[in-house]
Amino acid sequence: MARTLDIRKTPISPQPSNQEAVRTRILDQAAHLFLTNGYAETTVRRIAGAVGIKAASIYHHFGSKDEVFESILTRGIEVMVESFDNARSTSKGLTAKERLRFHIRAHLGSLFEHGPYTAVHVSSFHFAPPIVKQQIVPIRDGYEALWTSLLNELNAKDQMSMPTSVALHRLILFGAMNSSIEWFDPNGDYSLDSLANAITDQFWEGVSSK
Amino acid sequence: MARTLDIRKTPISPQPSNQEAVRTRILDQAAHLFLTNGYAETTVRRIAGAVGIKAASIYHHFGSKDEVFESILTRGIEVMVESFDNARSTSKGLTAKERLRFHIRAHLGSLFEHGPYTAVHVSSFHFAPPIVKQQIVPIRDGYEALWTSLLNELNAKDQMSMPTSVALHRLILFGAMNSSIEWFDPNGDYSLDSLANAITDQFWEGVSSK
DNA sequence: TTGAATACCTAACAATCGTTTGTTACGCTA
DNA sequence: TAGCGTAACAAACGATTGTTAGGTATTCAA
Repeated sequence: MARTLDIRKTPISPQPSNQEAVRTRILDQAAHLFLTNGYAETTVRRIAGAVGIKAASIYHHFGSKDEVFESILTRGIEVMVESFDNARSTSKGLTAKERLRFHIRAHLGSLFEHGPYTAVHVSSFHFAPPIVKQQIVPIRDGYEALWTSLLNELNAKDQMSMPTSVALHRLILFGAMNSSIEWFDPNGDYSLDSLANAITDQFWEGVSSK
Repeated sequence: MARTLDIRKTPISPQPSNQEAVRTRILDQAAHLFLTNGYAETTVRRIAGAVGIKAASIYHHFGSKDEVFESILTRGIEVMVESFDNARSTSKGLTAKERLRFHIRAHLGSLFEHGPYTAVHVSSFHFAPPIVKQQIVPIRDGYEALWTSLLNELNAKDQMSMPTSVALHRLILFGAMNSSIEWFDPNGDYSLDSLANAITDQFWEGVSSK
């Protein structure tokens, strides 16, 4: 029996269109501009110019400039979560310090090796429009919870001794990692691996000679 | 004969005016707005409104919005340098770790206890107009040199063992300290002292239990 | 009492912003 | 072939931006 009279509409047009492709190009170019110039200084016209279309055409794919920005911030978190999950799988069974090193390396990787989305998130979230921030915070909390859980796990095994609280040390660690976007050059003197090692060693054993 | 035809102008009016006071009020209010809204979103009209004057009157005291911003960034560095110098005097003769703790506490103090100038510098320098950045960088380098010198001194006494380079560990430490402006609340659960202690202990001995 | 300097004002400037409107091609489907 | 959705466009919208020009009180020295 033919199902042509099914309640549902036709099973979606084949749609080999480039809709998703254009959307991605807009996000890529916008992210690059947001990263180098900040939110307010990046205009819709400049984003469109980088893509090769006119400003009005942006509004065919996104509802507003804020929606473009919010998509980028959200994608930035997704990249971090994917990196984190990958590190968790890869470091299974290793020592506590090695597991930490893997996760630190993964976080740095999401800042420098998987597009500008995470870097935009880290550099531009603070001054994002309140409406956008409000939307992002719950998602961001999810990523921070992953780290809190990891640090608690390492702490519970008595391999760490955090004098005050895990939450405080997570914030300090995040500051150490994220601030690298202000100075680190992936093509410079240090490799990402060596930076991850430096942060890990410093976080784990400190800098004192004893 | 009257001297009205003298080449030079009159020797400057006595000027018991409140010029300096108004300038300071403008800088204070502008710094507060820059800190909460960022550079681009802080308009000259809003600064003037916070001071209680009109936008055009700002230009009687400053040449441009950039000049206001640059003054604030520069003052932010001055506050840090003064704090640093004070810590150096106060911690003379103490152990290496204690000296470090004093300087970390001083840096945090300049972020939270001596007006918004340093906090504006830390949060808004990255996306400052290139012309402003260019002017500020040399001054900022001076403050960083103080820290490099301090860490080298502590390192030379063999009380620290920095696996890679002092420069790298200074950047990591700066990241840990400066990122506190994104979450630390001086009136919250932690005191500035306890935060300084946490960063110092973590930087010195790490979090491992061994 | 004059005259200049100070510190503010109103009003306007050109430029640019995010966004909306109305329209044109184009390709798919009926 | 007729009709429709897609993706782009030019042009304009009102609002806001940093900044300037010109005027007006107030103050204070000569």
